[in-house]
This record gives sequence, C-alpha cells and structure tokens, in this order.
Amino acid sequence: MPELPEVEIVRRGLEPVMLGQRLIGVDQRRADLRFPFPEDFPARLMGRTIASVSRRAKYLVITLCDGTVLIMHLGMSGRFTIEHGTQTIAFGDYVYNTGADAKHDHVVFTLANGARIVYNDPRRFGFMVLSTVGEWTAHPLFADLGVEPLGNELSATYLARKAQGKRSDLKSFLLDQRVVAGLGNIYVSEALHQAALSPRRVAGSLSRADGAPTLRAERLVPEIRKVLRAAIDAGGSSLKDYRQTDGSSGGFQNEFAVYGRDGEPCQRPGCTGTIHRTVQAQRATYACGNCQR
DNA sequence: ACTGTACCCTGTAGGC
DNA sequence: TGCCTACAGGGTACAG
Repeated sequence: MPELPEVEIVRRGLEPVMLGQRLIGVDQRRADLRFPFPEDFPARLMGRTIASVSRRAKYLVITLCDGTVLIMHLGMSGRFTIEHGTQTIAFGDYVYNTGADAKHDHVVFTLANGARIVYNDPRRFGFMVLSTVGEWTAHPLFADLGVEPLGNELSATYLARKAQGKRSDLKSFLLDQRVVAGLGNIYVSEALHQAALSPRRVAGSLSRADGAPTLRAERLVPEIRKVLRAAIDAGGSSLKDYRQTDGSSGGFQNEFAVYGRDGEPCQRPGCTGTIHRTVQAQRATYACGNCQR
C-alpha cells in the first residue's frame, strides 16, 4: 500500500500517541519479516522514551532519547493499529482483513500511557532495522536514496541531471528510489498523466544534450508535488475493502485520474482518449495514449 | 555502470 | 462449493 503520502499519514497518526512516551513493552512475535529482526530487538528498545517520529521516503524513522533509531518499512501490506483505552485506530493497509487478524500481528509496542501499537503485515515485505542518530542516514537503506519530492531539492534541473543518458523508460526511472525517494506505482502513474507524459518515453528525454532540463522535466516536477500533496491532504489512498475507522483518513483513491481506470475515458479536458492498463517491469501502468506523449 | 527479470509472501477476485 | 490463475501500493538479487 504505502507510498509516501500513506506513510506520512501513518506518521501523523503515530506521532501524537508515541511522542514523549516510554516503551514499556516490545512483543516481537516472529524472527523475521522481509529480513530478520535485529539481534535483541526488544531489549534494545525497552525502557527508552520516544523523542521523534519522522519519515524519510517510505520509511518511518523513530528516534529514542538514548540515540537509538528505529527504522520501519511497511512493505506492501504493513499497517499500524493504535489501541488506546476503548479506542482503536488503524493506519495503513486495508487490502486484507479489516477485522481482528492476530495471525499477522508481528510486533506489539506498549507505551507508558497504556497505548498498544500493533504492527500487522500479512505479506511480510515490511521490515524493522535499528541504527543510531549519528549513523542512520549513512545506513545502506538510506545512503543512496534520492531527494524528497516535497522538499526543495527536487527540481527540473535535478531530474534532468539524474536522467541524462538513461535509456530506461520514464516510469521505471521515477520508481527508482535513488532518483525520487517515496514515489510508488500509483503516484507515478498519476503524476505522468497530469504532466501529459507517456510512461514509456525514454527517461533521458527529460534532459537535453548538455544536461539541462527539457520542458518535460519542468512540467513534471510540479505535477509530482501536486499529486503527493493532494493525496496527503485527502488522508492518503486506500484500496479494496478499506473502511474508515477514524473518520478522516484515506479517500484519495476516489480522486485517481488513471490508476485502476482501465477502459475509462480520459478526464483531461478536451481529451477524447481512453485510459489503458499496460505492464512495465511487472507492474501495472495506467495511462492515456492520446494526451500522454 | 546500466537494464531487465525473477523472486520474496499471503490474501483476494474472478473464471470455470 | 472448490480449484485454478492472475494480481496487489514494496524492494532486492542477480544475469546479461
């Protein structure tokens, strides 16, 4: 599920509950997810107080007051559920069971305020890693990451420089986390449609021979930002049998212009084309063959 | 160095 | 009802 907007929504859900709280319980229920858990994972977290809950790309980055950094990735199907008193709020993936699903509850964090934060992940493509305040940005997971798409570093000039000489297609280029960190399969399709660029266009066409950005690159950057901001404002996207639990999250899927709309007419004003689903690099791509060039 | 493919895992939807 | 296949928002490991 989670691309940058969804992870950001999860972060915003966890932060007010976790910030300043001491971890009084870490229940790790299996040896591995996508990767093995770190050695002595619970013991290295227990008793510490949470100093910050932040995000980098699709990673949640939780800093503890002793300098430990807990890095979490939700993979395809990870979600967090906060159980606090009688209230239960879920953040993240709702593709699968929306009810009790203890079978895939892999980690339970208990806070001093009594809240229980349950990590559930049926496909187990998520993972958790430990690092330190001084070292985590140099961790192999982060060392080669590209720029944050909502930060100042993303520019047409940056994209053009990264794209120069690249012969792969534009969609694969944008999915590459070393280029723009946090984009995923949905929002790449959406941004390319908004920018009227074909996902099959060669990535190098964002760059002129001298490495300067083309007009396509100039057009693409603001559309990437816009679609991500709009998704965050809408509380992220949720597919399939999503049900709202806190009344405020997860409606952007209703605003997709192309994703999941195979066979539907293009919504671009004046365009008479049809959205088609194709496959690139084993992933579904949705685009209008008429207005995206 | 690049580019493309196979693969990790479970659950769900749809065809028969 | 069951069986089978294809597909799902993630990233990595390898082969060429």
